[in-house]
Amino acid sequence: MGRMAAAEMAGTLSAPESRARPRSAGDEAWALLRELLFAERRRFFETAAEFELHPAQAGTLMQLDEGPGLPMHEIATRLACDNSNVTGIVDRLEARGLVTRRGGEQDRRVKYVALTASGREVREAMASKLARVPAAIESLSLEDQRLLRDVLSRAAGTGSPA
Amino acid sequence: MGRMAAAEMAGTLSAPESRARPRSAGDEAWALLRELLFAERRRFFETAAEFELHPAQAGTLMQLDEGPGLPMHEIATRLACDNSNVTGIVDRLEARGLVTRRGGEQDRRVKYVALTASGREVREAMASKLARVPAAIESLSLEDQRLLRDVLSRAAGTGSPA
DNA sequence: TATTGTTATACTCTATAACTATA
DNA sequence: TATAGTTATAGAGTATAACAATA
Repeated sequence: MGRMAAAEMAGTLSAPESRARPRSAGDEAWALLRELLFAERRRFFETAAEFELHPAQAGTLMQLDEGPGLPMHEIATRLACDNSNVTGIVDRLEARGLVTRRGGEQDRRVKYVALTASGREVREAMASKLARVPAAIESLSLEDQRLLRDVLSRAAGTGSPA
Repeated sequence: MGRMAAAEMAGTLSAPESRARPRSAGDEAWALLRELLFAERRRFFETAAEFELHPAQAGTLMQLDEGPGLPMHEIATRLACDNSNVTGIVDRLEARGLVTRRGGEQDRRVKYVALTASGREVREAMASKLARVPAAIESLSLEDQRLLRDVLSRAAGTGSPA
């Protein structure tokens, strides 16, 4: 597998001893959520690797929707990295024929990055894989799915999800 | 912030258009889960950055529990990367005085990586930050927390979480 | 023969700083 | 002056391949 690695996985690993302690319902719920989280991260990186894309490249591609494209600095903002990184990432995507740079018409400092036909294909193939709800959730009864959604809605509403 | 970046964030970003479609309860639940996931990833990388650790270094440190230490190849397995990467990661942790290498006594090919006193301090400080249940979940009623735990338990049991 | 860890190599990502062009 | 993007530089992670030591 091309690009699965320590840095990507690290954030999803729980500390060994945290598995042994007695827990509240919230703790247990969170531990279970982290398992889902782990599986999902893994799925993203494996999917990116299937298309021979570095995670940063795959993430960029996923941000590029139909339309006139995204300014370089907008990509940098969404990926939470410096403008200068985007230059390199887009360079490599462009070299593979997946995206194009197009100069802005109004503000000529801006360059818009847009998908090529080939890029659109790759993006859609990735998206359709990633859009799938994990089997663990899909296999729940409809009632449980609703329950889960409602509880999480309340969590998102009251707490600070960000 | 030292090390928050495209590759790390990419896997947690949802595709733009996926937000607009009509959804089943399972889809909505999954979308909400991804928000929590996003926040948690962010927390991990920010915490690592606070201690001036690269995510891979922080992840390694978190795997090192008390005791005789972990063989290099065991770390590689847990981090899902090649042995040769661990050499470099441990080199840098060792240079900062956070871990030590110790030759195996039985099998002399193996080297055991263990925390120093300093490494233990850093690890505990990180662990105590990361162990906290996200505010979004903690703010739920006890009943909701139990509900969440129970539904997720069923999900983990029936579906394939990995 | 197989495994453990290292070294060598090449590529990607990342941040910072300096630069150009534009606003 | 400020912003968008590039280039230059340095450092870290990553995979592959080749290697020495050990099993």
